Amino acid sequence: MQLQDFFKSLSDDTRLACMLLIYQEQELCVCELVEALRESQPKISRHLAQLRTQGLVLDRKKGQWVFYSLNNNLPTWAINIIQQAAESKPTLLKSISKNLKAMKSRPARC
Amino acid sequence: MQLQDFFKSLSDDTRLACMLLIYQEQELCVCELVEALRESQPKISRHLAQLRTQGLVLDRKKGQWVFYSLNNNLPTWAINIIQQAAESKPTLLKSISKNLKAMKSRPARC
DNA sequence: AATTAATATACGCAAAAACATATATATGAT
DNA sequence: ATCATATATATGTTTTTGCGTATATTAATT
Repeated sequence: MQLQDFFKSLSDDTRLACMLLIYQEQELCVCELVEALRESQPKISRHLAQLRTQGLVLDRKKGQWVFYSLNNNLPTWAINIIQQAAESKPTLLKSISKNLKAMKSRPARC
Repeated sequence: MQLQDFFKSLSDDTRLACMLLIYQEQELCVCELVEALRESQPKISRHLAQLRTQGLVLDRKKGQWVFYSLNNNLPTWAINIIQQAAESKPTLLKSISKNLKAMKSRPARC
């Protein structure tokens, strides 16, 4: 993975928030991210597809849901950067976590 | 500074290389970066102006030269990310450092 | 004063990115 | 079979980004 592509992936509001929340929650489906970020479903899907194409996240289908998680093959420097990003944005993370927790009928993990 | 803007600043080849080399060398003038990166002067100037506007670098005039250095007021997370980036790109850094060292008549620091 | 060197910026254009909306696909429930 | 839900993608458009070239500015030199 090219470093500048990694940075480009994180340079968009929506993708950055997705990454940080997935990093914190381990695994999230599209509708959970839609709810947490208060963005349209196609928008979230599009950005997740981009993150997947770039190798930042993995997807797993379960029934009608698709769960996204961090790609566990990311190099250490990438994980460290995501970690730093998460630490630098406690307020944003709290805010979207709150939306997530307020969501009812979240799909069960496997 | 917004995190996503920070990432956007680093998402371009030229700006990323400038940042990494400035980080390594403490302070560089435009013509040194032009030489090290083998890019046109307006291109380097434009990207440096952007980095300055975003608060990532500071500039200092000395005679006909303008020296750029890391903004020492950057938050810790930003420094850490730059550090990680530098560590993940040893080959790139070596290559452009080599060009820099091969440059003759580099301007004296203050 | 004219010239050279270093740097910055303006302009027009091309490529890339992001968006909203509409639609397709697939699964599960009735 | 029909319907509802979750997700993905296509399309057309607007916005943003980056570039080359030309030009402006400032400082040093002759």
